[in-house]
Amino acid sequence: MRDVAALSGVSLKTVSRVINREPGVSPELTLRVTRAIEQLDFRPNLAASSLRRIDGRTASIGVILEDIANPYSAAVHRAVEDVARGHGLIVLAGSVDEDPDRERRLAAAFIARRVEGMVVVPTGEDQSYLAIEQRAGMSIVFVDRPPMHLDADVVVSDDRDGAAAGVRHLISAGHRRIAFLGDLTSIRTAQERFLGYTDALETAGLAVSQARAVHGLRSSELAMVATLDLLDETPPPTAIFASQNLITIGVLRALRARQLERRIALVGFDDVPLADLLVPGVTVVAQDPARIGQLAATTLFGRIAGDRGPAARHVVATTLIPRGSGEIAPAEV
Amino acid sequence: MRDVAALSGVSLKTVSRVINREPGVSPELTLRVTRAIEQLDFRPNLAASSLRRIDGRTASIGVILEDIANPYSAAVHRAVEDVARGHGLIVLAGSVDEDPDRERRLAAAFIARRVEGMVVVPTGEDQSYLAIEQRAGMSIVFVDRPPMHLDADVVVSDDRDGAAAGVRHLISAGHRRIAFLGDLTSIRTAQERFLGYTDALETAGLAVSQARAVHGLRSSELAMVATLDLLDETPPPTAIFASQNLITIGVLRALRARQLERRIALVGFDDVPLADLLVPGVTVVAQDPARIGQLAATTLFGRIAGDRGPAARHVVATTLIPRGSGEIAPAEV
DNA sequence: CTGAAAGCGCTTACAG
DNA sequence: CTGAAAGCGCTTACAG
Repeated sequence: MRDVAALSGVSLKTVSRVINREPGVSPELTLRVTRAIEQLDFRPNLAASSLRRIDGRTASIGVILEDIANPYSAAVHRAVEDVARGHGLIVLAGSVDEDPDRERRLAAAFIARRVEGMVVVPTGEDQSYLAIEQRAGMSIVFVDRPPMHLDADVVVSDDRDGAAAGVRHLISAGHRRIAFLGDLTSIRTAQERFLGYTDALETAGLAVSQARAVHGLRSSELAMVATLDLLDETPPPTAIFASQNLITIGVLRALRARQLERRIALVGFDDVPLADLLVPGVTVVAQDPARIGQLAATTLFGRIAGDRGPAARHVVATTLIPRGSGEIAPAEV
Repeated sequence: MRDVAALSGVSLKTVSRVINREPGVSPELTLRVTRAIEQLDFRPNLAASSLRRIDGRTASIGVILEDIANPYSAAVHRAVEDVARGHGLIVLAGSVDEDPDRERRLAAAFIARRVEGMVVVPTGEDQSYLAIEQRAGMSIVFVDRPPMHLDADVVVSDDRDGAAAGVRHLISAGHRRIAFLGDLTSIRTAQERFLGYTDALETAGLAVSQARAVHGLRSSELAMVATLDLLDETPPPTAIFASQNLITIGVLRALRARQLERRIALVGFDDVPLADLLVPGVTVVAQDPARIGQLAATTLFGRIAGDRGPAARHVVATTLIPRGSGEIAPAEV
């Protein structure tokens, strides 16, 4: 900037005014400065600018996701990006892979860069470490799972009700032996969806589930193996509720391997790509990650803009999409 | 930092030494400083640090993608993130949506933040605007498509050869009327894949394709409509080569709508989720986006570390995966 | 082993 | 409409 000032024969302050489009610079000086900027290939340094600025704005936010490559995270990320772009901010993002340490390290990296806010899918059992930043004025919105030991905005799916609706759908098709396949019980959404499953069973008077629940299925491979085991039991379940994306895919592979995809009913939580093209189509309780991300970002920017209301909990509705697999009647035993 | 120095009764320089783990601070002072940091919830400001540092390191890189939410981009992004994390850097990312303006704006935003390097999927017809930064020492690696009017490292798939292999596969199954469905011809990969298609036809002596090529299909909906049109021609193609992800999905929907998925052969370029679970399975020429991202990031960090060799072009091989749809013999006319 | 002074590239708070 | 001085939070290049 000094070089630009020297070349155009004005003060630093005038260059600064031109760059920031502050009013009240004569057309002539503006032109001289603009030319010097061109000529010198001058690139403003945002770090220096925000360091000195009274509001310290860095025009960036951080997004902490489970895995930026999985479709749910990616859709949330994209929705956040779109809102951020509308506000002129850029997005830093990282994957945590269900490792609380990485959650903290990512948060620290973002904080060291003075992001104006964060969107976080929490992994650890304790987000109180963020209280300091929150008090210091950083806005944080949680997504998918509520924070623990911290009061903050959160945007979640109606996991429990959505899962209950999916299981009720199977019950109303006549099923009694409905297996549950779930992720680690340490994950809040997995807990909620399991509660929805038991809710539906109890309401239907099926208090004691006749089929097993299997937890801790971290991958579609594990889900496939667990499904094959379930199918070997006597009697096997007549229906399966898969409480997550990857698990649904594992179940599909297992059913296909046994050629049971037209005999055993399946409802999955969270939509699966090309689910409508499979035969039968896969019935799911679909989440709306784009809406979730958009709502989280909007809430975040509201906070950044100064909204000081009490922390809100936004619940985004899920939608049951019947496509065939969930409408299969119980096979005769 | 000033407060920490005051509270622990040492100079700024000593605090700086402790934070950066420079050797030669007495254990006693180290302890006092560490305690003061805890007590004051001190958070180092990386922007201030890199502003003053002689090397100006910001410990961040930028990634410019077509759309962070699409599976190809997301896989590249994730692979880059993993390499970056190994080096202790964080990643800024953004989507361009095939809009050259947004490519430039994103690049400018990253440059203003002084990223140490960028991984770019170029959209515009001219990347010479980055020459200035390159000369100023910023490392840039291109992915998926080579840069135009700029000399830089690039990591691409073997689009032309891969597409040719896919089309040869159809020819060897007996097909003569093979339609081509492609994206905008302004996209380099779309051009290359079309060249691969014509290569394969010519080599087989099918110089004049008996079936049409349709370009400019930006979405799976457009691809579906184009496929329905093709199927209405007399005679219709007996096989389809879909040169991209979303196009393949559109073709699948069209074939399903006409119940022709077992009669018309299909090979897609780039893999499709759950392709193995469809009936018939979808034969594809699979790319390896994780490998591409990893190679791009490794190349980038090599440059950042000081590698001054000539710009390299890395070609990542594609793999033909026969799953059923590509092995259908031509239907009797 | 420790610290005082200068300065990175900007904006602020003035003054004219 | 324009500019000189101070300072954001750090590290550098010294000196002791």
